[in-house]
Amino acid sequence: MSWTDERVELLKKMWGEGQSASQIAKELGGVTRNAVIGKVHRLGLSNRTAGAAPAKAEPKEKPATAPKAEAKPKPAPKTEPARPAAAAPAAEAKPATPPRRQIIPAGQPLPPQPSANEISPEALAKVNEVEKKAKKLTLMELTEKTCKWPVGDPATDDFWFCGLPAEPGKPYCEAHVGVAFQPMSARRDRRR
DNA sequence: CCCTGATTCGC
DNA sequence: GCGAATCAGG
Repeated sequence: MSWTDERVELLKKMWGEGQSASQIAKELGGVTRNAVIGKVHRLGLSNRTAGAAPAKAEPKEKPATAPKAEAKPKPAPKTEPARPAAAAPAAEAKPATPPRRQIIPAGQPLPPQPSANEISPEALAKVNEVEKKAKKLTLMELTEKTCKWPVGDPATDDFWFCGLPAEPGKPYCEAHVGVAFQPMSARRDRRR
């Protein structure tokens, strides 16, 4: 396989979306994550703007010659489309007051979802942060290595699974592990 | 051990 | 330019 325009384009897109090199490699096919990383470097887009460690904004001076009209500063933090297959139907974001909510469908085998109590506030905040970056996978897209934390109401169409890289050996990503597995000591402390 | 990106260097 | 091997970190 070689780096055709389309493949490079997809690479740029996914990298910009914060996808990991291995994920990109898997998507592209025929390349390893090393190849992806190598290409990323050669393209000169090694650091993506993750929501951390901005440190210094490097003003890239263009060599005063022909300034190619290129407008691509930052992909605005819009809700990523990215997954054509999974979630799309119920277009609009959040219905102010969904018809009926708060009702528990029928399934009891749903994971914890500790309703905003007993959990350390910081862990909660972390989860809220993370859920913005969630990959919003469908049930079938989950693997042993993706976070299986459910988000939203299963009775609604805006229901998905976190899908971020799960902690090895655990069913959830780091953030969700934080709220899923509480040290009993911490619980007791808070309860007391 | 699982994963991540970064770098090196022979091809 | 390419990417496997390696390195460094979580």
